[in-house]
Amino acid sequence: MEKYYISTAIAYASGKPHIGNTYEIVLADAIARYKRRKGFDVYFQTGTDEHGEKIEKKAMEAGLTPQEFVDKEYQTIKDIWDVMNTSYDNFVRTTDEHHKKIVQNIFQKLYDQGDIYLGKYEGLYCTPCESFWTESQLVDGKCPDCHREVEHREEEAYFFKMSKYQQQLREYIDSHPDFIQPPSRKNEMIHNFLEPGLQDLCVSRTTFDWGVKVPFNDKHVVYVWIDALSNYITNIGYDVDGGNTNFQKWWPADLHLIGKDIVRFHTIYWPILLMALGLPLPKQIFGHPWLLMGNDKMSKSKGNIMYADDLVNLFGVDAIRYYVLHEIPFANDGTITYELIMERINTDLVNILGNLVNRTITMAHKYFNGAITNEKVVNNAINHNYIAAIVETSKLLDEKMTKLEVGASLDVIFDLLRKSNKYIDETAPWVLAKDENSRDLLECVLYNLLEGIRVSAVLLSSFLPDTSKEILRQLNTDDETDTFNFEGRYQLNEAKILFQRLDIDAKMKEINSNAN
RNA sequence: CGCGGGAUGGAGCAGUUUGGUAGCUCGUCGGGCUCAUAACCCGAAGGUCGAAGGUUCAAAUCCUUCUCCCGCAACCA
Repeated sequence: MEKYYISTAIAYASGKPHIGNTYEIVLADAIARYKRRKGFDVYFQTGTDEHGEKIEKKAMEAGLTPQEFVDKEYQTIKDIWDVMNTSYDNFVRTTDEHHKKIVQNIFQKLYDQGDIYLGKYEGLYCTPCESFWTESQLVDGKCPDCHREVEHREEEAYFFKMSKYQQQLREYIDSHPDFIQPPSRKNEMIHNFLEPGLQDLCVSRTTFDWGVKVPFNDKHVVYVWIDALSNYITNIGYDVDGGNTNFQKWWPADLHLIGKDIVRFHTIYWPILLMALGLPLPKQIFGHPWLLMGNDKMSKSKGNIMYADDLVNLFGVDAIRYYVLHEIPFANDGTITYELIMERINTDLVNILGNLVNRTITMAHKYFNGAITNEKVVNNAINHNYIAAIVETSKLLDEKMTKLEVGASLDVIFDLLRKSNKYIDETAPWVLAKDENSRDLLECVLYNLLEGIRVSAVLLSSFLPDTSKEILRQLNTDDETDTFNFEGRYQLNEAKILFQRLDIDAKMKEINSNAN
């Protein structure tokens, strides 16, 4: 069986992730479930990044040790991932002893082979803000945060020799056009970093303590790059001796799914680190766009944050999964508001999907007591075209999913649902039911419809797992093939409403009163 | 002149590679149907395809200039 290793970035354990942060795990989950359905042996990894100065500080403010703090934050993040019904195989933490040990081994190896050296980190430092700034970040030559004077400061630090591998990386990117997605991100990396030439990367810090100690110099803590990025290999059995058979099986990863803000770290630093370790590079890195609240980036200071668990309480998990998976285009940022969520629920999930399932099952009960076979096949153009549309859908879906166009994949399924509604109108089963001579055609139409719905439900299982299961339960079938089954028969369960229509004005009032 | 992406009916997008009746979803209006969650189906209105100029028999699509928006600009998870 062909393997498929997909990862999300590990979430920084410094606070509760909002819906924009949560989008990534849902996207990864949809891809992972899809690959499983297609018969791949899937390994889906996510986790938390739990080291660093910010966490050390926040823990202190909360009166906790850093470990106590991240134990809490880890749980918060994991809970959100679970609320979203995501099917990760492994949730990793950078505070895990095994991970820390391998990070030290990696650091040691890179040092021993001369890729890491001790140097000085020089920069412009703002003492009150405790931050280094680059020349270009300054505003009128002053700290962009507090507008006070900055001073030149230097600090001992270990550096990684990026320049040594940049040619090799450039050649890899040029010869693997799909390595970085979407292509606009690739251009940014080449023009902004690779063409001007890479600077060496600072890979240790002495200004804080909460992290993996440099094995041969405990004044230093391994900085985020080597610590966090290496989670992709430390948790599947890598070690500097080459790693175990599990590692040999899964590496290289097939897809690293990340936010567009950390593309640089994953497409430049991470590949170079892997080259230095003599390891193959991941096959693909996709920097997904963001979810904007209206037109603004979500942030605490703007007070426009939506959390996944609140949204799930309001609308249900599959409605939220549907919204984020459908509304985010491939390369541009998406938008989320309560009104838009409810519009989407009413038009797509209630009207097109829910109503179709409901009306079809209801008719099957009314006219045949829920027992439908395909023994009375009637050949005509309408039936032929509808069956052809059902057969074609999974192929169209595959084309979109191969290109990681998840939103468009959902459109493919909903096109079939729309065609199904249209098919009902064209065949008018309620008219056929009035004429005893049309009984064969009526049963054939209903059978075709049930197959259209069943195939849709099977295809939806990657995106809306609960809804998919509920539809198959109502159909009372365990047939999970994704094409038209000419041999099937149905003994249906009772129809049950899948998605309740929302009164947008009333719901908005409810949301606003809860907020106050 | 830092690099790149984008601007298409009220909203969100496709179409631009390989010039040739401008398409989809939502919304609006009208009609049909009654199995269904006032759902479903059909039809209509609405766009000088950011601006100006150029190439061409023909440009949303190719070229030039300009305007506006967004991302990236190195140690920010």
